[in-house]
Amino acid sequence: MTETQRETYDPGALEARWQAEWEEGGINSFTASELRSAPNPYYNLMMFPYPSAEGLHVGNIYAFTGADVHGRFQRLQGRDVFEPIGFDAFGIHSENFALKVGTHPMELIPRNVANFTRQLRRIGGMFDWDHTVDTTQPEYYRWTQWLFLQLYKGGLAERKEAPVNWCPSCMTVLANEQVIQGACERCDTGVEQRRIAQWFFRISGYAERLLENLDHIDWSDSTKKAQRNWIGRSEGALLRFPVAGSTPGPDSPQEEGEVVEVFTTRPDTVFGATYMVLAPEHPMVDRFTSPGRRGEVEAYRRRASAMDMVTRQKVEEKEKTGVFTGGYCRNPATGEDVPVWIADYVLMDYGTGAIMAVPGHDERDFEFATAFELPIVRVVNPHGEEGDDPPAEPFMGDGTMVNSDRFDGLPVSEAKEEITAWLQERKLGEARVSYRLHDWCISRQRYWGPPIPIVHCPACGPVPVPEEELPVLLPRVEDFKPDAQGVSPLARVEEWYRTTCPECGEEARRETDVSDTFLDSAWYFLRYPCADRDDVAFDEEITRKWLPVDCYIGGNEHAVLHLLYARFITMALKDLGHLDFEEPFTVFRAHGLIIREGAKMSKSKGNVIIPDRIIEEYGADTFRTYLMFLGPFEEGGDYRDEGIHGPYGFLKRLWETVVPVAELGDRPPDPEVERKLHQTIRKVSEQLPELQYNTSIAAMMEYLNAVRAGGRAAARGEVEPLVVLVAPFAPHLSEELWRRLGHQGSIFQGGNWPEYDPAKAEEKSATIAVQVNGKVRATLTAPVGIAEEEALELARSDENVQRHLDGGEIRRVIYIQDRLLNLVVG
RNA sequence: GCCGGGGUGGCGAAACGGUAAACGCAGGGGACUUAAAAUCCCCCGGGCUUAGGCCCUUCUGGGUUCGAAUCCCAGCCCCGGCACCA
Repeated sequence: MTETQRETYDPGALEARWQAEWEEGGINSFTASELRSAPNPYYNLMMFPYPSAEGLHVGNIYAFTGADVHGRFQRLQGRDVFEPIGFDAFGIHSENFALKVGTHPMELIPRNVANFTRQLRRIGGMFDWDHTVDTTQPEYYRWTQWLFLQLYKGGLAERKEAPVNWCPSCMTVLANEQVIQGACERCDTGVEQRRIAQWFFRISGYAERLLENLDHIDWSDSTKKAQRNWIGRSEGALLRFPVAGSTPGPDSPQEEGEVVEVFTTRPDTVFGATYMVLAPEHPMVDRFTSPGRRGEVEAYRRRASAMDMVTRQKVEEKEKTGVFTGGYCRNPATGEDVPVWIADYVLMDYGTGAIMAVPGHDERDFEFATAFELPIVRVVNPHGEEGDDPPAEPFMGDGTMVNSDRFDGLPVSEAKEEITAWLQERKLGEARVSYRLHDWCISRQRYWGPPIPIVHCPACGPVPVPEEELPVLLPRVEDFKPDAQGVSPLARVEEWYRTTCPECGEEARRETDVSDTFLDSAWYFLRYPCADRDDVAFDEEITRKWLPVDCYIGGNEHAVLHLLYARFITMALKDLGHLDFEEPFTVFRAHGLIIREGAKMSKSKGNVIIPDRIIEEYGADTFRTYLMFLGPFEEGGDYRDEGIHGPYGFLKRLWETVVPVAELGDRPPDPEVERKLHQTIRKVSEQLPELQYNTSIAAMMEYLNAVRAGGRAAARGEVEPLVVLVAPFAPHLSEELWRRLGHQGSIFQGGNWPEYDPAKAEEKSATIAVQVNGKVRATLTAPVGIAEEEALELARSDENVQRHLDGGEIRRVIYIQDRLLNLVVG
């Protein structure tokens, strides 16, 4: 045994050495001038983590490794890859946890961040630690506040009293996105409605643009679909139902009488609208309520507002409820009076908060009408059917109009247009597009966030804090518990909120709400390259050079929250003249989910993977490689504890194969092995950009097996390129082997990705499957490019093929070059 | 209910419409060892067969095709998201 053979693969020591070398050499970080001058910039972004007390979980590591593999691959191909990481540390998660353990978040968060940083370094990501962000640092949130002011000045932020989702347990307002089936996404408590003055960003005005741009960006399909659904565009009409008894004139109903506006996607069915329903919160409910019904109406409204969202979760089982107001409107098509009800199945949030009910052609209205014995009228017949009797089931399909006066006989699609036009002429309606997307409520009645930089002045109203006075520091407050009344903790800190008006100098009061965490993360990618700048949020020149982000990788759980807000903020900043692009992420890829032994991981099940322990035992390279080997990156995979032996053995064998080569000198590569090498280079080079990591690793394993087949020793030319192919997955090991092969510096400097040579990859002989009537009866080995006749000749001489031909006539021959020959016999 | 993604060996998974199961885990056998580890070699979907080989097998049922895991239709099941959105 020689000394070199005894030197074993020791990932712990090797990885520590290389991490130190990267650090000292600044291999992964850019200086300010490098950022300006990089010839071939590539911005590789991953979703920054929320630094929990538990430390990085495998899901984080999986995502970061997948993104890092991509970044390293780009770098090996000669790109100047900027790969930053940071911490999304504001918000209710941190705050609730701090409350639970009784430690102030200002102490807790830095501790968690330090631990995360340690772990992030340990997994060997190519992070630029000189350009990191922590959203809770004044140096960062100063610019979050600046961003708010830009939107405010641009008219995109407004304060309005609005019904909001209120979680009585977390004691805070929730965004619609944070309400899951009527319950708080965090604590599962039923969500109530409250009216509070809130700050909103007018994202709904961007709905169409946010929707349209989806056609032009290279994002995971599932993510785009989710955004489309969330935006929820629907075409229809706004129809006006005059209030009965208010004597509307035919020309200008609004002037002479009141109207109720409804949004419908089925204006064609207006002749079948036999009643109306307002949301319980609708402002006109009082107007309709007759004295005799007031008590009932009031009771219903109270009940609805208390349990609104909660009861709505059980749509299926729930019986429709509602109350007649005693009032009537006139159907603008039939001229008949229809009763006005209120019911919680109509949402104040959507459309106009009021509907025309067409029980004949809408399931919900049908159910309601049946329950309360309201009239049902047929206005659409299925194609080929005739009749004008009330349908026994609501009919939503296509058909022809009936009971609709002069529109009878028209198909639904035409009736939609003509009836809308007809009502429009009489100013009783117009075509309208409606969106599900609401304005973004950014106010939070909590402590752990950036104070919204506004001063409320009794004389001047809301006044923005002058930019030069930013940041508005979040004060250290010991008692930061949320308040049951929905008053922000900061509202209890008088010495903090008492201030003077920036405009008139009179005594005034600071806004005591803080902003939503999603605002912090809606722009962080702009900050990274300029994280060292304290004079601007982001530098114009640097931004033009590095953005938009070339590739963004993250979880699809953020498909509609973070990703939509980031797009909106980018568009808004463009409109306000701060950016020259409007889509922040050129490419977005959603990664899959890791499960363990076939089951979802959760703390309660006690089956979470503890990364530190695995890395300690096998090394970061093995852990990374295994995670990427589990399954297709975009689909996720099943982490089985024993499976890690595969990738570990692979890296170990790679070490054992390459180390002797480095020390024992050279000889020419074996031609067969070299062929396989170039085939492998091709596969890996093609698959890595597609994030097909698992099959890339498989190809490399297959190749290493070929190199080592029968215990043969490798030649340098056989393994040196493999060391580079492996580098994105196992960067430390590759660095070490690269150095031992005699190279100076880092493998990641200088575009070392191997060139694929098609000539060398070419096979000399092909294995051709011979089928008789579609069943394989023989395989033959023949020179590549063999002609059909020759292949046929060879096939015929095969005994087994002959037997199956059995003297029958060959009716047809299908020949696929170098692959397959199918003989069809009759 | 709607929108995504899936159903392939004991397991994780591969397969431009062209030899299903590459790669890996687990398992079995062998070589080398005093022994173990490491390493290397072989086997490893099911059923037949003396051999040569044959039949079956990608959730189910139909279809298109010379040929289907792959395309089309219908259905079942699992995972994720949304959900009275008018």
